[in-house]
Amino acid sequence: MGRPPCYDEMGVKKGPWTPEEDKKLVEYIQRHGHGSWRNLPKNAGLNRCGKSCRLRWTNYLRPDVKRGKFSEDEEQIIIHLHSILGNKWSTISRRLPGRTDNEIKNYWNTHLKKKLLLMGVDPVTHAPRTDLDLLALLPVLLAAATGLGNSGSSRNDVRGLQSDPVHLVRLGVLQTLIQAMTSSPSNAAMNPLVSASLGFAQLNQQLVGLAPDLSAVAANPSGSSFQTGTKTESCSGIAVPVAFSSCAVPASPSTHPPISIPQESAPMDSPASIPFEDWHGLSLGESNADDMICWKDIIE
DNA sequence: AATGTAGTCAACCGCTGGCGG
DNA sequence: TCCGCCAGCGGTTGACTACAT
Repeated sequence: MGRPPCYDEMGVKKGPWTPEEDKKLVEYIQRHGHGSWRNLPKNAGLNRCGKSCRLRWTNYLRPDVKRGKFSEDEEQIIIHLHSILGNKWSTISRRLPGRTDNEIKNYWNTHLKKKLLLMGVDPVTHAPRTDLDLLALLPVLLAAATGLGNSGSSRNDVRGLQSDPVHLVRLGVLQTLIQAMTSSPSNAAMNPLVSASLGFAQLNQQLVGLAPDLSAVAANPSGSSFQTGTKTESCSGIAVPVAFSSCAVPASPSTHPPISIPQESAPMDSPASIPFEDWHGLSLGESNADDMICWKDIIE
């Protein structure tokens, strides 16, 4: 809005800060406070723009900045708040004394995102990863495949299904998933779903050559074979056994500090509009009027 | 030892919203 | 109401480091 950007200012230095510059900035702020960031560089004898000074101070030089590794508790708080607030890093950082928004943002992008992915949780929506839904179908598909094999389906049927590229791709994805899981024990430790699926290693062999049979079932998920002894529910438009349904997989097995925020708190356009309700025992769907009144205060 | 690749994080850039004239 | 200034925010970049080949 009319204001010239930093880089238009003549001769303003950019890039990493030197110890001398840090010293000047710290000494000036300790003596005078930062006041107007725009005027600070001139007053402090720094050849930087005010924005750069503010960033350096708030993210690095401020005495109350906590440095070093994030604790397990801090991780859980970040993940939980992100599931509610989305990428509101500054809001999240207010819940973590000594941590800056920049630090949290970096930590999220470099560590927590991957961690959630390994746990089978989409880091954007905090919902279970939909690519694992296919895995959830595995027992049912195999049961149905066995049934088809036993019923003696004709070789012509098999050949016809094998020619369907969609079905073949599905089978490929399925096999890749199983191979990845069974070859990496650390994944099992991360995710109960994956852990439970380890027994599928032996089934992998069965998959080879089963593409047509499996796909036949996938194309007709409403078949009776979905009644596998457990209650079924709809997920992504396909009925799957609850025991394997990604709709029921908790994002984290750990406990969490008592931050209670109703589901309504998530903005409609927020990437985190599907917070994990079962997480940490939150009863987000049953928020009362009091919760609705104060949730924003609680966060902010 | 040299080179390539991936991970990390400080710093930058552009945008937004609050505020005052 | 409009306009300009300013601080703050979130996304992105790029330098640096660690690890792999």
